[in-house]
Amino acid sequence: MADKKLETTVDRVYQGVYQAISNRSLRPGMKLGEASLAELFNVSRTSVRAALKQLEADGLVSSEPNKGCWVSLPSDEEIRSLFETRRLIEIGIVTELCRRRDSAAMQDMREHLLLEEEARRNHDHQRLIHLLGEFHIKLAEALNNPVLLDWFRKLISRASLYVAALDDERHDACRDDEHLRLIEFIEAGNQNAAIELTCFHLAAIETAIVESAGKLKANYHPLKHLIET
Amino acid sequence: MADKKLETTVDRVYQGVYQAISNRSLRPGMKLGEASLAELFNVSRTSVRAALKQLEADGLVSSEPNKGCWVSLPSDEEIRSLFETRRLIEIGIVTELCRRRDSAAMQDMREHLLLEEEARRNHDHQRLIHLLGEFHIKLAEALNNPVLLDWFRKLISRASLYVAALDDERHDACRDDEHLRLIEFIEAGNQNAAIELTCFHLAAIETAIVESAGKLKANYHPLKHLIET
DNA sequence: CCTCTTGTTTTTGTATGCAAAAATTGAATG
DNA sequence: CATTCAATTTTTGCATACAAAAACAAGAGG
Repeated sequence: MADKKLETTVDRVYQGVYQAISNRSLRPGMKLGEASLAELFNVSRTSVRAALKQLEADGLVSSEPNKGCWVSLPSDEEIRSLFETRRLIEIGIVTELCRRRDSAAMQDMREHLLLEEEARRNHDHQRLIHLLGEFHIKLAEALNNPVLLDWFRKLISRASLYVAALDDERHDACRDDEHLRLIEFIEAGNQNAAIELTCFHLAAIETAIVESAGKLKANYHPLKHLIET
Repeated sequence: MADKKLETTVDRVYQGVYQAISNRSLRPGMKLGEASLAELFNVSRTSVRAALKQLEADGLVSSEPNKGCWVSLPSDEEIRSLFETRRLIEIGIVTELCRRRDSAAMQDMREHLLLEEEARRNHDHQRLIHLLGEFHIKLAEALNNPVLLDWFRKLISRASLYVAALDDERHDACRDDEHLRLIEFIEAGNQNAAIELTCFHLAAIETAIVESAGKLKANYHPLKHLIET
């Protein structure tokens, strides 16, 4: 996704809804009425529609013709697929990184780990969550592959959406030292260990999500002043 | 992507432009003026915009704010990224298939190979091309993973777009027996051989594309009666 | 001959309006 | 009390209209 310097209206709506979904102001299953959103953002329905279509392409929003849009409410099957895909991709990423032994990139990763530690020390839970997710994206960035990175971000967004649907304090899926250990494995070129750890890591997250996925199922709410603009 | 039974207007435009790009009626670099397309399809610019946005999400179309859209003209870097990504994914797919040893799925693949043979015997070049591409998608289908499949299709579309930009008779990248050999490797669970063959296979395609990529570079045409509706 | 300016034309971005489809309400009936 | 059906309201799909930005073209000045 190239940077569009000019902040266009539909981008504002897109970002706003995107944030609202991340913030869990908008939860899976909620209806996204065009008129309501248009009023919320003080824009026309046209722009809202464009933004929603983009969100749908990202998989964060589902739609049906003549019915409208909702925040995606993933089926168990979708969650499974998504994490299987993540596993497949991340194994590929880690394998390639092991092959390359790009020490500069790994140095970057270590700096990221410092940030994680800092957040953990300061008990900045919000920031820690964000950084833990960011770690996986930075791993993808290290490949220097815009095509893969672009799509991987979307994949992570969807996974985050599902995580965000969980009960409040279930985000502890990333255990303290796993990220560090992964980096060490990669630096050592220990491909098998890196892959195994990756699988374990993702399986833990998936399990947490699937467990609490049943809890929400189709609770549609009217959408009120949930979005801070 | 769930089937939308109801054929909506923007979908018609989307499909039309999509086809036109596959048909090579629309070539990389061509401008996609909203007004022209609207006239071509006898729809409003609104619908055209929506369709274009969707195509942009697929990576087939690029846009810049206040400038408009054109058929994606990939840089060498993008082509490289795309095929590196394809390699990463297809290795993952093949690895997983080797692990599963799903003989039913492999039987399906063999039936597909028969179709390829038939087309080759009949010298139905057009159909052969199509089937050769379809092979890779069927491989992904065998995983039973809608999330991955959905994205993989888009990836293949982009690769096809680049291939389609080539000179007419350069599509011979898929050598005769490689698909068969791959299936045999998978059935035998010979993971290493399958991976190696996959890499070789993709590298051949990529090389062909990169070689002739320089030839087109930024030849903008006016868009005339290129799309049959 | 090239470059810069400026006025015109074209094209995009967004809002509004209208028709068609879906959801909702409420009364009538079993 | 539940159910069905019709009238009403709401919501979506699409086209049109207008404002703003960019592309273009012609002429002035170097």
